[in-house]
Amino acid sequence: MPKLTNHEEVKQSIAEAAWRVILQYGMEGASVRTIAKEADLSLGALRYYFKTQDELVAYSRELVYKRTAERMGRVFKLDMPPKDKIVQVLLNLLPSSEEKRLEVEARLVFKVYTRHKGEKFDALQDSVYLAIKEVMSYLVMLNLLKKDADLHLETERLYCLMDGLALDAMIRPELLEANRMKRIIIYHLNSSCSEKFGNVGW
Amino acid sequence: MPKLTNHEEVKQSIAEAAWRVILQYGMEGASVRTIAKEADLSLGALRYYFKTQDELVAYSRELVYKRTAERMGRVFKLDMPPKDKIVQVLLNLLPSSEEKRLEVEARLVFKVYTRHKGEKFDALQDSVYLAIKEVMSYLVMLNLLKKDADLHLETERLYCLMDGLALDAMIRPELLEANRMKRIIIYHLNSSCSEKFGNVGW
DNA sequence: TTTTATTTAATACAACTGTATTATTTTATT
DNA sequence: AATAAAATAATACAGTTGTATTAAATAAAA
Repeated sequence: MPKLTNHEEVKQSIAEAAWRVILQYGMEGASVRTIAKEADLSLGALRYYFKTQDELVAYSRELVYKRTAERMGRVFKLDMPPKDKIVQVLLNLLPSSEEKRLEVEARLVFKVYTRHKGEKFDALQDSVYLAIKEVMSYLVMLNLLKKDADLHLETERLYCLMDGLALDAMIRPELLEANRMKRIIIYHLNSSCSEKFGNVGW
Repeated sequence: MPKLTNHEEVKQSIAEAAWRVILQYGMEGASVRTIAKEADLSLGALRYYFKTQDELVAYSRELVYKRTAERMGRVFKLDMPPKDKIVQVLLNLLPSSEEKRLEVEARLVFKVYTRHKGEKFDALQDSVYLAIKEVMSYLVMLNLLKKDADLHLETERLYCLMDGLALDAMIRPELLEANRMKRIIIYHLNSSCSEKFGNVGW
């Protein structure tokens, strides 16, 4: 009898509006009214989908991680040469296209937000960390890693490097555009591996 | 005739109080009242030193960069073996001691804040970037870099790695404590250089 | 001690915040 | 067309925000 709207769909579009607001004004500018306006909804309508602001922020945060995990799953499933795939996985963790920018930057802001909320960050539940671990396992499997490489240190190093790349891409997008990020990633892989990655196609 | 207080000193202590508030509650919790309370000052007193909140935040941000630059200057001047000094410079860019934590984390939060303010980040005026460039020049001078190393890519990579290390140390301090950070740094230097850094003393 | 510029405290105000309540509109079913 | 559940809009309220204004307190110099 009622009007019909897919709740999950509306909630996601609200969450995406929240990302945009957060990226433009920071957490301090992410009021429910601003988000409602960005989502083209009235305050009451927004409140119908999210009882409290905390609930909205929590959902918005979860959605980023979920989207990242989905993206990783998709890229891992692609049918391409191993080395190309590895580069693709890593590039997909960065704002290497305008479409990815929102997702990657929101992920970073929420990560910092964790600190201020006093929550502890569980890397083992972080889709980025899991993806990096998969990449490293893949390198081991393919016997690409240098013989004297320390798997654990390489994993931590790559994880941190990816975070740093994402952060710097966010702060100075003009300097760290797609090609530059790709070059750094390939350079890094080459320094860790015994085989050259070269300028893998895509 | 008046009461005497060193203006700059008071302003710095207010700025430091702002850091603490920002790290605990995020930018969204950094109200002038909260900062005044943290600084043990009345609202009027705080306003006497900073006419507006923007002014306070700007000063607080500048102070972080100034402190970092001073710290870098100090470490570079230390009299120690070249390799040890390089490790020390890098470690000083990370929360490798409780005393540095506040400064490093505030620096990171302000860096992200730059994005939300829509300001453009000038790496050439970033004391961290300058320090990294100095480190790299030093490595070249000492002829420590591997022959096939790309100086520019190595610089960007190290810069991003340091940011990523700082970020992760902030989010999961239990995993990235001093020793771990040092091991990663040395591991990275070893992978870029033809001579081993080993476990340099400090 | 008196004076006087500096420093601090107290209070006020309008704008914005999150949340709650209520009324209205919408639309698939009967 | 009538109905009723779902969705939206409008308004209200108390608390917090940044800023401004005013009065009070402080302490070095006269």
